[in-house]
Amino acid sequence: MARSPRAARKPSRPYHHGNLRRALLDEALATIGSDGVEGLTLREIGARVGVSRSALYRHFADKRALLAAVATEGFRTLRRELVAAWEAGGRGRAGFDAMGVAYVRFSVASPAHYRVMFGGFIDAKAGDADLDTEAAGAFQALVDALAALQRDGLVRGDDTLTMARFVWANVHGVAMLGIDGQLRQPGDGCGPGRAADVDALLRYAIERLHTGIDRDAARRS
Amino acid sequence: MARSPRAARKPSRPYHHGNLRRALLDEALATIGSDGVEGLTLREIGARVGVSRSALYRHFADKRALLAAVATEGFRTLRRELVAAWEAGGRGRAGFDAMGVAYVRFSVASPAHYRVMFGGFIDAKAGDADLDTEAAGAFQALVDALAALQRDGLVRGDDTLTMARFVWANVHGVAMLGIDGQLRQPGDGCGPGRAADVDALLRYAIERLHTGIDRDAARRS
DNA sequence: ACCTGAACACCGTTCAAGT
DNA sequence: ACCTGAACACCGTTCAAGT
Repeated sequence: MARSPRAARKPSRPYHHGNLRRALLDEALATIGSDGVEGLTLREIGARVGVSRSALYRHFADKRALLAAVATEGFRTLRRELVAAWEAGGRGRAGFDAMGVAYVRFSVASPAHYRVMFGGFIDAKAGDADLDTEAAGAFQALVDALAALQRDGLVRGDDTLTMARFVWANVHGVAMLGIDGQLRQPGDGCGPGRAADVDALLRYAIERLHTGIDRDAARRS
Repeated sequence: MARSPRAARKPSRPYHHGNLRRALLDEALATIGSDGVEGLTLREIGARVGVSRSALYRHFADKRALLAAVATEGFRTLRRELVAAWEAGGRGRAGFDAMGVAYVRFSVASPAHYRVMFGGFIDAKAGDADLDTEAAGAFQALVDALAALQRDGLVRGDDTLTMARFVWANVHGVAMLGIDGQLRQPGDGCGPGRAADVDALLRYAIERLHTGIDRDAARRS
């Protein structure tokens, strides 16, 4: 975790906290995980870290900047897990499918974190450089995998970027429906859809992503 | 923007508003459309309608109940547009594809409204009866269309519910990526993805939804 | 340079009281 | 039954002042 590039410059203790930015970010992540985005208040983050409520503004421009940092971390984690799944799966079709599983697994394991990344809390206009970089990096992992499948003749030779977006829309759609409780069955009771429902849909989605929904007799091309 | 259909009820100020619930809901819809969900405050809704800030609580339990009502209206509109597209398209494959276009069109035309419906602002635990009914109704339009295609032998005979969820995840994913600005090209400047980007992805998605991404040589079944 | 404490302008929600 | 006005407990953010 300690990948701080220039944190070695920090003397032992400025005053209260060694690395307040990191501590605030960790606390925000924990709060979002337990209470959701709606439950996150800057005042409580500060209080939990043991610092004044205005100390945060020395490290983040405002609440949205903190959320953008949270989203950035999410994309970094997501990219790592996608690449890990791709490689562990042998960088072929099995690896590609494993990326889909890893993607949905991430969203189901951290729904609130996932929502910060995609829920429109940070507007695109803000143009956070780190966020854009990490988001693009996570997407690139998918593009790279798809390009490899194309090289091996396993998938169509369509425009890789458009194709990757389609695949992304697929897993993103499954993830959103899953964490939004839209997959609940009549007998499920309350709460979000059971993991079993999401898994079943995901398995089916991966199959159909490859072969489509048409009957073979009805195929056009 | 003055799209008030029957808002002839705005004159002086009688103590009892004609239909305050409807007026508050319309004002909330308009505010969400122009300022987004984040910009919606109960106080301003009341002020705009010309009523005390606590009058709202006679018609909605709290802010979330108001948002649930907004979402309910969204699902009702969505269902109408889906069914209209299906019927205008001839209740066949063309009509099915038209439903996908109508779905994404709705989300792009009213991104904030769409986000209220799917952004996790109203938790599933609340169990709003009207909301559940309308959401199920919109989904049922898709299930019905898919069942018709199955009867005509145009699509696979897989479990209709699972299949419908897969299709829903597809259009939902395209819609979310589109309104979230994730489809921006390097040259697009700021703001959400251009409608052209969303359209291009949607057209591709509908094609691949039918036939899948695998090369024919690589098909399994 | 980093943090505190008090202040400001907001917000959702409640409740006794008016009509 | 429907609505008002004042009040309460919050919140994000700012800023002079401390260290």
